[in-house]
Amino acid sequence: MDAPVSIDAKADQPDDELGGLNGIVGFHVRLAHGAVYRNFMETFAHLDLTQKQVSAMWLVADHPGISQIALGQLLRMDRATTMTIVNRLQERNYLRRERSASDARKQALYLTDPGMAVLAEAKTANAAHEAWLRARFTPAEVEKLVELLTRIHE
Amino acid sequence: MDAPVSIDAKADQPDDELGGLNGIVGFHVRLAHGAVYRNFMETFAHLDLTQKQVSAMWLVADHPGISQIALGQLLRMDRATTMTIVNRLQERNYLRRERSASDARKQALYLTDPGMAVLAEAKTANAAHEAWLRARFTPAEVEKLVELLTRIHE
DNA sequence: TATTGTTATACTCTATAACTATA
DNA sequence: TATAGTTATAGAGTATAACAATA
Repeated sequence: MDAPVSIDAKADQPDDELGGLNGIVGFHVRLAHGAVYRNFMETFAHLDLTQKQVSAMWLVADHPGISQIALGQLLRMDRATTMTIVNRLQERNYLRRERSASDARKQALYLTDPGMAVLAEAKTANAAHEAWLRARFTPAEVEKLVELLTRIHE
Repeated sequence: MDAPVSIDAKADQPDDELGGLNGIVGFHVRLAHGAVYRNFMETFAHLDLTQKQVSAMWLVADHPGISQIALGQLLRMDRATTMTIVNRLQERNYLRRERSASDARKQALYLTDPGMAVLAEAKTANAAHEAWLRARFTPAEVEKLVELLTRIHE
């Protein structure tokens, strides 16, 4: 799985080699995201689902009839980006659009039965992914990490 | 700048609306990364540089003659991905390739003079970006955050 | 006028596969 | 055989701009 980096022992602690970049918080956020992304993709390969797709289905399940614009706001996506996510899920019949009765400008989003079944599988896969991620932290550290990350994105 | 999320006060604290997703560490990593990404892009718009491009130039400057494979390993990219980054920088004359004298399979990478000049500007822009990011933390919190993130990506 | 959705378009990142050159 | 680079190809996320329908 892991690519061999080099021959000497320093390879396992490349901090020294990163130089000034190592002091940049944003750099570590990006590397951590990349690591999480890769493990997610491995864990979800059998379902062929991305983080965004799972997050979107999860939220639609929790908020049946949510509009595209509201879904996008929760996941910090603009309208066009939200379209691509929803389109892909609709093409696979995991999600359907309905015109909102109260406001005809809006699309009300609902999971289909296959969508709900896949989401259940996705939640199981996500538990394994989360376990991989949390394995390196104590519960208190997890809480602290989430609190710090929330300050960045909220 | 900020998109209005909704009318009521809950909009500023969407944690409640995220439901079960809010307890997922990986979800917060992704949202934080997105927020960092967007601020980076705003801050670097005048230079037309991405995080990956800046990181690559920074590392080449710190390691003149580094091979593509080694650069990719430091930034956690495979060979093909590294190619696209290096190609783009080379097309803009920020970076040049040379065959390694010691191992003809390898390309030795060097910044050009324009590349060094742009990197200096990029470091200035990055200082502003980092200030934006660090503004919400104490120095001790920054240290803790970096330590926790490092455990994810190392 | 403002909001929501849609379409078209474009760019970056990421990765796999197959190929060449070199060790 | 293994490593480094290259090329072709593809999918996903992100965003801007312009447009239509509705409020």
